[in-house]
Amino acid sequence: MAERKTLDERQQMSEAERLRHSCAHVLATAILRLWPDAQLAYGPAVEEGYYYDLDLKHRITPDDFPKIEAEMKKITKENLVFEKVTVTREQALRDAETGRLGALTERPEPSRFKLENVRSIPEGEAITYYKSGDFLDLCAGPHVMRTGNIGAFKLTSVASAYYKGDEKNPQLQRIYGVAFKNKTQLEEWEKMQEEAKRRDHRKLGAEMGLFALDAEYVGPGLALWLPAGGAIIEELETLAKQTEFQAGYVRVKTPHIARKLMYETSGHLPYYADSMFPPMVVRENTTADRFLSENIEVAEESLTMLRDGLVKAGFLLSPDEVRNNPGLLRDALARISSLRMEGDVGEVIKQNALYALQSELRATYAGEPNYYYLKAMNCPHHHRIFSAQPRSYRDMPLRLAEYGCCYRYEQSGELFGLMRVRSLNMNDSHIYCSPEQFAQEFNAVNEMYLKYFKIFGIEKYVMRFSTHSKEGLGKKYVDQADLWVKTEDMVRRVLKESGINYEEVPNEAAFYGPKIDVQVWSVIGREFTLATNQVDFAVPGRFGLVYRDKDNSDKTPLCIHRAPLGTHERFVGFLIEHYAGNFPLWLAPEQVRVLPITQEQIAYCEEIVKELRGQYVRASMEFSNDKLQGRIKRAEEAKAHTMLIVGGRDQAANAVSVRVHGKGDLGSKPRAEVIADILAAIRERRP
RNA sequence: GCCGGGAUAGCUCAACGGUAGAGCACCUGAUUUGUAAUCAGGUGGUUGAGGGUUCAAAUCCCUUUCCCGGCUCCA
Repeated sequence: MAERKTLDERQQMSEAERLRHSCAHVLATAILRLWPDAQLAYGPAVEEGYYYDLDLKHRITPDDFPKIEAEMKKITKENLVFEKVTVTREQALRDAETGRLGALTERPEPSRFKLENVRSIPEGEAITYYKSGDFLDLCAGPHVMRTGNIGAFKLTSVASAYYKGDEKNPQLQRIYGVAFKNKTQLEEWEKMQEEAKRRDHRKLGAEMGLFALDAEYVGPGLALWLPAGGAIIEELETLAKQTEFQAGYVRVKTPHIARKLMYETSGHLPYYADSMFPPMVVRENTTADRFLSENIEVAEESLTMLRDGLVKAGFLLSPDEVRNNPGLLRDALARISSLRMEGDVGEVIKQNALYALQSELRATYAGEPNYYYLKAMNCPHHHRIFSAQPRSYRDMPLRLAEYGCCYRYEQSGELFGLMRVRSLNMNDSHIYCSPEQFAQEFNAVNEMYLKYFKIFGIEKYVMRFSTHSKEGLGKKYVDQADLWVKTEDMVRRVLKESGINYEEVPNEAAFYGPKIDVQVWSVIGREFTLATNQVDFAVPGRFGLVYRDKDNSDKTPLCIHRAPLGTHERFVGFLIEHYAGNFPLWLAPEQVRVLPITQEQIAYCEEIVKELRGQYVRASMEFSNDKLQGRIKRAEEAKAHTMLIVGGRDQAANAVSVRVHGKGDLGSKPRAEVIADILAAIRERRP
């Protein structure tokens, strides 16, 4: 549940929000006319429209929408006035008790959510109703004047939502809708929805052959990059590698798994075990394991001897004797293997004895198995790289960079195309520095973000500065109160001094320190955390990382975790929607498609392709039985960035006709000039 | 993980208790083309999986996997 809004804040609702919120009341009225016993909870305006949460025995499905919408239509036609009524607390409680609140009439059952809402209103705050026709709702408003002001609306979906957003509360039915001043705006919205569907990265990703999600064989949330998508991530990696190289980073490479000790040390296991894949249990091939697997039948048989006490010697062998001469025990067991137990009792004894023997052998020889975890983050591996060599203050700042593949066990219901996956290729780096170097390093990271945003034309973004909360210390956050405050001050200062636009969000930090998340919006309105930049004052200490300072003392470095391009998965997902699949030349999976008009030009076209590919341009020639128009249509549909069309006239003039995806025919130009321009556009990463 | 809705050819969809079909894609052939669809033919399916009801199941029922819309979560 969001923070309770003050009355003043509520009054600041925009015109559109007032309209949406009013439509929520109209929706509620319609529901009550159809199902008078509905228990209403909340009906706020949200970014796109509005919803109303309610509890109702009847399960509302989209099939009910026409019926509800028809009723809503009647209500807007009735043009009811939204009338504000101020009441006393006692009156409000009474109306909730009699079921009148959030209803059309008094009802046998109290309006239980409204009752709770009344009770949660702070003493002294005015309590108001809004009344439209018979519908009376506890509501701070504001509203439009009349229901008739709502010119157009539509119910969009029905879902469930936890009461007050708490997983432990029961789920209510939530009906979503949109509302507009007039029909034209509704139509515009519908058009936008169509456009959004068209741009959906899942749809474009399949159409363009960028990636595949093979849940059956690979697993849900584990993306396969197809060659076209692979081309994009190669470009992104090149961009990152070049940028990081120039910024003084060094590249490392680490395995995808690590032993349990790693994550016990990092603190991830206690804090984030749930979002890691369960461990692989690896039992090394010890003497006891080998023995058991080779002699399991003999061992079983031999247990009969326990009862008869015949071959105690087999168990009295010392571990060393067995280890040095496994044949001894085997022989002993073999000798008594002819003995057999009869009946149920014998079977039970045998089973117990087998278990005892196995445990004994395991405890003696095998010890604890090894647990390996798929890494959910790269930092621990990088910390171990830090400690793999002695470090001096002269080495600092040390910027270790890697495109590391991490695995996170996201909840099944959370997976979403490429945006939320279980294997992530992170544009990761850890910067180890001294407190004195921190401001400059942190600033440089932020600058790098801005540089990237410019390349991709990302204009709308917010840096969210997430800080800790005192209550979370020792639970959600490492229990080092003074370091939290100190580090957060440090970050805040850098942000203020650099003049970067940011907003502070309490109680959202990483467990080891404050972080900055970069929120962006794709053109179709989807919001993402694209990149992240975190300060870690805790984990380097847990790993005992130190560098030798000028004064010959060992100091623990600060660590900045940063991932300006986030993960390949989310970033490419974002880019697909951002560009609607129409990537700039440098990113386009298919950069150049050369189309000879007749067979006569094939040799000439092959030469052009060869020249382009020699310069690492993703170019190919396409000649088929189709007419030119058809081939152009297919090239456009495939979103090939640049088409070079070559007919007899072009070849005679050593020229090519250029057509750019979405821009149409640009005319015939000298071949050398065209190729030079293509190379320049790629090199400069022109938008 | 929770609530709800889905899953038919590579893609978009049809058949809604009675012989699984169309367009595009793909393959073959003809056509050699000047800027968003040349023509003809052909291949393609255990209807997500498993069970049940029925003379008969893509269709009805149950289980399960996955996907979608939300919620919760998100280092």
